[in-house]
Amino acid sequence: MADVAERAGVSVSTVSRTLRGLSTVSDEARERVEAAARELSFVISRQASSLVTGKTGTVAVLAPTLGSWFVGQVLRGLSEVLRDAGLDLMVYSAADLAERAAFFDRLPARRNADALLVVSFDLTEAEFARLDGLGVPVVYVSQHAPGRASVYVEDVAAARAGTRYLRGLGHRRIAFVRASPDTGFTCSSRTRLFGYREALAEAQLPYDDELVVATSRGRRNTAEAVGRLLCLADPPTAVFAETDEIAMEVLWVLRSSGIDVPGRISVLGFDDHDHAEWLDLTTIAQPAVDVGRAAGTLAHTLIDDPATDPARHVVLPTCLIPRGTTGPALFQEPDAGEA
Amino acid sequence: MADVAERAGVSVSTVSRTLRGLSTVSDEARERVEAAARELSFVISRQASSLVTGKTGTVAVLAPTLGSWFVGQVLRGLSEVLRDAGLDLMVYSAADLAERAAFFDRLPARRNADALLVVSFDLTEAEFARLDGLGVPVVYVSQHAPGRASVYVEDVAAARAGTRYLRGLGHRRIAFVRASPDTGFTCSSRTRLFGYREALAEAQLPYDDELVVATSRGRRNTAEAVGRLLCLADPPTAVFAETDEIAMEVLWVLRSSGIDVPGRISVLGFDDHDHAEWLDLTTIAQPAVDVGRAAGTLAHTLIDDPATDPARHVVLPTCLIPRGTTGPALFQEPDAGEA
DNA sequence: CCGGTCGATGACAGCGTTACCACCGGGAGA
DNA sequence: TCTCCCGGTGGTAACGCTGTCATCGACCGG
Repeated sequence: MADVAERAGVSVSTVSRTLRGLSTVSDEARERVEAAARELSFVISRQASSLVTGKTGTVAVLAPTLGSWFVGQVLRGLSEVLRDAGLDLMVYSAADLAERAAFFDRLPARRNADALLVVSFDLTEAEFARLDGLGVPVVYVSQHAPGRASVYVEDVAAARAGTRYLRGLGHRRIAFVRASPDTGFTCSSRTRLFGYREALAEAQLPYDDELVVATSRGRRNTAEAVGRLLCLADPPTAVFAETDEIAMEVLWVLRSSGIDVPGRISVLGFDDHDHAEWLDLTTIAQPAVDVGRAAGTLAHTLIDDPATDPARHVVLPTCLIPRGTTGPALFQEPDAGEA
Repeated sequence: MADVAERAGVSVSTVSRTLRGLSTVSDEARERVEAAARELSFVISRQASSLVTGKTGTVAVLAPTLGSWFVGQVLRGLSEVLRDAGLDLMVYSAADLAERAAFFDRLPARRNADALLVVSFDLTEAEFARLDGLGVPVVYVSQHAPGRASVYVEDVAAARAGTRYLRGLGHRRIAFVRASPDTGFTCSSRTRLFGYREALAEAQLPYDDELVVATSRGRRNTAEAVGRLLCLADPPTAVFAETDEIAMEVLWVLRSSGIDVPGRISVLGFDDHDHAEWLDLTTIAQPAVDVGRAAGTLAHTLIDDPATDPARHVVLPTCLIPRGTTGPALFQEPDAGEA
């Protein structure tokens, strides 16, 4: 910076002021500084700035994995608004319990970010407490964290609506396929499962443990899960999957084993993944990119304006998109074959 | 840090040494320092460390978008190895030319990362020159950058092999659908298109401009692109898509307009996206997560060991996976209808 | 013509850490 | 016994920037 100052014939103070866009710099000095900075391709060191300002200019995000569609979309929205706000985006992932424990133990974001976004984690009270003591705003994304800043869709209501929709098509045996809990990606499992149960109760249908199965990424796991459903004494006529990615895998397993969808089994997803339309998958759409945008905006607000309500909530809408993988339930006498 | 030192009854030097894991600290002092640090939940400030060490402990990655499958997989592999190396991951994206220009103009990663990974950009000489002067190692991911560190698959050879495979099925009119150049995601477009042309030449088939169309994300664009192909006087009997995501969209457009795949048109993708198997899409698999891992490892090596060959290349294998969307070309008299 | 105000600028301390050097005691070798 | 060396430790000057304060003309109204 001293080099730039010398080249521009001003003091380092003026260089600093210019580069930060403060107004009290004459046009002439500003131009000379900018020219000098360009010639020397000088960029301010965030490290040094943050040392004195206490701001890092960085937002950290913790996600269960970086490969999933949902996280990708959230990151897209996030990076968009953060770039506009001049903030950098740092990502952490915790794909299993060990990594998750390591993150919360070390809390690497501690002094290295101005805010932390936690995406889709079903946190324990201890973990919440740990983050409460972090010293920077934490925004909970895709989950409702009572008393804390969060951005989410009404998972419970949406799942209730989805289940009602299936019920309305005449289905009485509705299975729920959730992501395996060991992924840490269990927040939406819990809420959506809850909505599913609510809708069952509402329709006076019994909740049957056997109809709720878990799967993790990979054909084998999903085939196993679907297999468990198919060999029940009273198998489901509809499957509600926690995410479209799971739904698509279920769809594939069903069809590749010759089961007609929606003729024999209806499949309902959640997300409105880009590919859902191609597969004609009925699903509950959620605006994933907007979730990212809203989370970024909220984080930015919390950083810049400490007077902001630290428990601000942003709720985004969902909507069911009926497509071709759901249809009326077969009329079927209990204990009688189909047809 | 002074607080920790006082509490542990040692000097800040000893605290610093302990927390960095240097060996010249007695066990007794080490324990006292660690206890004090824990009680005060003290974490070293990266900002301050980096100010003096010159290392930021951060690796930056620039990608065209964060939402695509390929980038997601690369980030997954990347974050895995970087976490093990104790490095943080900062992401930048440049979805259009304006953002791209802004990135190269400002070069925000300049002093704020120990290395930069550039994923799938087809850079101009000026942009290469700009990055060469960055002062930190740059790793080019998913592209072959001569004389510079890169991690990639043999796109040209793979595309040649894919085209040959289609040729071997009897196809003579083979279209190529590429990503729209305005996305900046054009590196693989160029190389794969090149391989496609090579294979055509090899088979003594003419290269026909009309058979090469571009699309960007979204049904409408792909429908347009496919439409252009279908209304040619001599339409293609096979389509080679630059990526599986494009291939799946093409597949969907074709099938939803009643065109039999592979009966009338074969479709070949590139990537082996998770969903390719479900759609029974023939594709050229590339190990995207491994690409990320290799890039992370290479970056780590370049940072830690300046003696490393700065032009080190890592080449990963691809392999064609024949599935159900490709089949023999229809025997078809020129200018005669099908049947 | 003068005091007051204001825009523009420079000097300088200090942010939290590490690298470097100095120091000190004790054991090994001469 | 006297060196020498070495593990262990403390003091302190940077690192590159920003916030604060002081300074200095220029301009304004009285």
